[in-house]
Amino acid sequence: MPELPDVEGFRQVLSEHTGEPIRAVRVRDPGVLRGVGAGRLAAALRGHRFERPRRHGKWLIAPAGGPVLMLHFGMTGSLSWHSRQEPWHRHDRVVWQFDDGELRYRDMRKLQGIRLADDEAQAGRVLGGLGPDAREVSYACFGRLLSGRRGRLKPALIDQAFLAGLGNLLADEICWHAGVNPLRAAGDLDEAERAALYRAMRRVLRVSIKARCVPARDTWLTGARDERGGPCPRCGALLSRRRVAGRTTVWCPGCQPLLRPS
DNA sequence: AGTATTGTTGATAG
DNA sequence: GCTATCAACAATAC
Repeated sequence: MPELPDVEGFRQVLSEHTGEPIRAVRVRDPGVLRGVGAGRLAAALRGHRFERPRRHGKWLIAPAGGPVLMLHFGMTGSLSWHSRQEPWHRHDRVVWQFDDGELRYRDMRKLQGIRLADDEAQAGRVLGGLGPDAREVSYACFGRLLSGRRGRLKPALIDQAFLAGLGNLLADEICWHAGVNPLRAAGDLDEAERAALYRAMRRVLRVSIKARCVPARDTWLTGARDERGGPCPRCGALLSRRRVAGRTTVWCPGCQPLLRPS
């Protein structure tokens, strides 16, 4: 699941429980801890309170009165609030318990995980290699980034060091909305195409954040991409699919013509 | 059995 | 130095 919109939803869940003292940290599967043990994680957070959490790309960053909790949700992670009576799910890996309930980090595959930075400076170092957040980047910056990129558009959009927050679904959805082929050379796009991409990115992100995920609407590519041999929701043409940057990439050959192959 | 999966990283090649 | 591809990680679903 988690791309930028999903993580933004997890940030909202956490933000509803700031200011409450953390009574206990239960590590049910230390396999999701990165660079910190269960003991140190619990000791550093117990008695502390989460402050206003923020997000950069797909990272959720939660300062807790000194130490900074950093969560990445990989491909299947989530963060949700539960009553203490509700039985744990088998994939609940770490649980933060409060007086009136608990936050649960759930993750089936354990492709990413949880870090603990000692302070903001250390947290900043973890995020140091990321590009600007896709929700925050200005059009001027976005345009400069694309102009200076040598490879194809699709790999650029999902490269977190280039732009942080977009994943496979979002990148395809944005290209489809913009009418730009994901195989185009990023640096060859003209001003109108860059503008269309930026506007599509803003719109797709706004709607997806409201839905808390990239919605599988029948008027969006995401609602059609899983059906192999399915039609483009806009023009009815047979959707194309190909592996690009290691990920299945779907586009409409009619709406997103490949004029200048790269 | 074989394929696929919304993420990231490291090795390798061009 | 930059970029592309692939395998690996782990746990499912079809």
